[in-house]
Amino acid sequence: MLDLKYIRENPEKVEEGCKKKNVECDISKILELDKKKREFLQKIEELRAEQNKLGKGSIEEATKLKTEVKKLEPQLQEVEGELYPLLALLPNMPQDDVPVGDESANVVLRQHGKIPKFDFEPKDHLELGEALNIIDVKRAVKLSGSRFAYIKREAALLEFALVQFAFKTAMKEGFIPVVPPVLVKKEAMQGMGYIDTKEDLAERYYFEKDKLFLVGTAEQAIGPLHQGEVFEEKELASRAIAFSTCFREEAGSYGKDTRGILRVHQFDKVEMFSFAHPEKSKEEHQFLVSLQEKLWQALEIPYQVVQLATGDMARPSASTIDIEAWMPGQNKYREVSSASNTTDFQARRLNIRFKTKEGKLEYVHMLNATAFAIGRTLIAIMENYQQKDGSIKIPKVLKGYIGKKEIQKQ
RNA sequence: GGAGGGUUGGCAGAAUGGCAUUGCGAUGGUUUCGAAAACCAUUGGGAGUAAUCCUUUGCAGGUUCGAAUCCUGCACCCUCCGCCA
Repeated sequence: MLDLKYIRENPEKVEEGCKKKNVECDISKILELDKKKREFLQKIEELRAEQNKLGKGSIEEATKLKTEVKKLEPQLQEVEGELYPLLALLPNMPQDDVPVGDESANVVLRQHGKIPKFDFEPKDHLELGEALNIIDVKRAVKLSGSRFAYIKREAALLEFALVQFAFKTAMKEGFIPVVPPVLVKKEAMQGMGYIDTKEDLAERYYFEKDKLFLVGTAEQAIGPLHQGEVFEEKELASRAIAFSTCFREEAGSYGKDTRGILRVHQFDKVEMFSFAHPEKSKEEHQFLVSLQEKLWQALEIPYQVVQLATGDMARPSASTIDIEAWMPGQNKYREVSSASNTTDFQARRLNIRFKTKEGKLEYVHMLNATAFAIGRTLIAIMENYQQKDGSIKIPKVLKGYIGKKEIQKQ
């Protein structure tokens, strides 16, 4: 959520920000409702002040004031009822250095690693995985339907190797290891800004009976961790590394990336999260990206770092940087990680603040960054490390966790 | 799933229809060579340059001139029973 005061004082900037993010908004309507709201509030507060001054003696006078307040209150509520849904739809403002435009305006910041040359036709992960019997989509369909998969044998071992390696790397930097709940209440989802539109809701799994959502990423379970709390300034940045299964409806993606495990309803992910000082959140963002790069460099897989354009970012984000790994099976870079700075957008709704040296309360900045999205990382490993005979070498850094150098046909 | 008890500031804990009492802790100050102790002040949130005003007893409603207190719904916590990896 944006700060109403900021909207009031910078309406053109907010309008411009919405335009950049390709979100429709009616700022003048919001300002009008805000003005009305403050008028009603002021009147009501004046009446209450009078009422508070009256003692036990003038019950008759108090009754009069009370009836007036009772008349105004529903009007205030009505205005607020109109205002807040509009406010919730406003996206976070993109930072100034974010390129403007849709996906095509994304900027490749840098590339790392050499694209591998094969002296044979490289296969894609599904072909490799089925031949080696480590990915089984067909049987998963019988069990659960489309967009599910069994991850088996060495692929399953690789998953836990990746999890451990990511945790180890982040913990060296002081991240707190966490396994969060994956079912969360509506309030938490709302606080993170992920169920404000119909499209948002269509993307979430929801249990009507229990009024609980399945998380689409650990971010949604870690952000609300400190809901309503106040950090000491010296506690920032507070960082966590979390493992969770992620659930996505993938509504509206029919026919897109249907092959294999690139886009599935359920996958596991290791996620980094920071509660940062507002003055240092840009630095923190870069720090998180540097850790992501460290992880991909350790896997020795070529990748590029992409600054997303304004129109390609999620609503809560002020700046998003993706890591795209080279996928020989598709002969292109594909998104494997994402790092976003949501500034105070989520913190305002979740009421997560810190106390400054002067004793003032300010909202923290919240950032999230993928360590490993396991499914897509498996794809990248399989496709980049494939051999002519269909076997797959295991990245050096993971060998110790698995006790093998390669995956061969059973 | 069943039965009962509970939720007041960072913590403890009073107030049972009329300005939310007090203690501990914390922070700042006085004192001190320095510290402890002692003493003074501050210590829920919001708006405002400020005086000041509003708000706050888990959340949302209701009754009332007035609700922490009475009523309704919800959430959460505890105890016991049942079930259970």
